[in-house]
Amino acid sequence: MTISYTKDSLIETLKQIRALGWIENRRHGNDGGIGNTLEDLLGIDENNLPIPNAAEWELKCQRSRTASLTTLLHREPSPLGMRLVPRLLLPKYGWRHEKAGSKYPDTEMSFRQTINAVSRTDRGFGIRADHNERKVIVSFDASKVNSRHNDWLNQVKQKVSLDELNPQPYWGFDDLFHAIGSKLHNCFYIKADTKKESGKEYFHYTDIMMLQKFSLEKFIIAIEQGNILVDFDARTGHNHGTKFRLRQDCMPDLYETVKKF
DNA sequence: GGTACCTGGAG
DNA sequence: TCTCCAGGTAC
Repeated sequence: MTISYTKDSLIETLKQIRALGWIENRRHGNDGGIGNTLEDLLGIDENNLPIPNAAEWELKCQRSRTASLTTLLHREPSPLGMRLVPRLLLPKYGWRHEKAGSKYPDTEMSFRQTINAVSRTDRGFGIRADHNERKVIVSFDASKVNSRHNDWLNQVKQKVSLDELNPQPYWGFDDLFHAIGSKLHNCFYIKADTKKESGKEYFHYTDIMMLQKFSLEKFIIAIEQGNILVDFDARTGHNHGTKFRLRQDCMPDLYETVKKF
């Protein structure tokens, strides 16, 4: 059972929650506690912001001081049927997982890369936005690999080649916009201060922002500015999926209309 | 049960 | 900041 809100009543309730000050984390040991606790206070279910006649509202919650990137959505790269993460990137460009032979089987491989459009990772990966093809394209440049990865680079050379990825994984602009637009078209974005006392964690929900009209143009600009990153997150036994992630404080940059309360 | 999604963080 | 990583669910 969930409570229904209008936009205005939700804003008023969020203001009241802000006025409560420090609130104990209701989901100890859960990284999502900051969001779950707010959902408990609002009396709503996870991933369900029930505002009648206002479809497509997302509640997004984040700690004020965190180095973490905000995950916008998950999407495996195209062509989807080729399953390029488990079939190409992980086996050919992956490395031995640091816990292979202990937590995981001896053969466990890892491919974790957080890549952007303005610089290469130290393993030579990057993305670029191609406006003619209307795609975000993944690229590998062996000449940009840091010498600390020489052994790994030699393995890549033996297993595949040092040339550009073939095929290059990509996401179509329009596919991305549909996926992200249907999820984040409109968003209540809440930030909270955190503190720990006597082993208990507390939240103070301080910033209330209403973000409206997600913009594809602004999304692509954020990619080109390096403020949105693509995060590969696969090991042999579990592909956690490929994420589009946002640098801290860039969320309002993606919307046409920003209102603070 | 496999795959693609979800929530994220530590050093 | 970047590198590398976690436990989950929906279908």
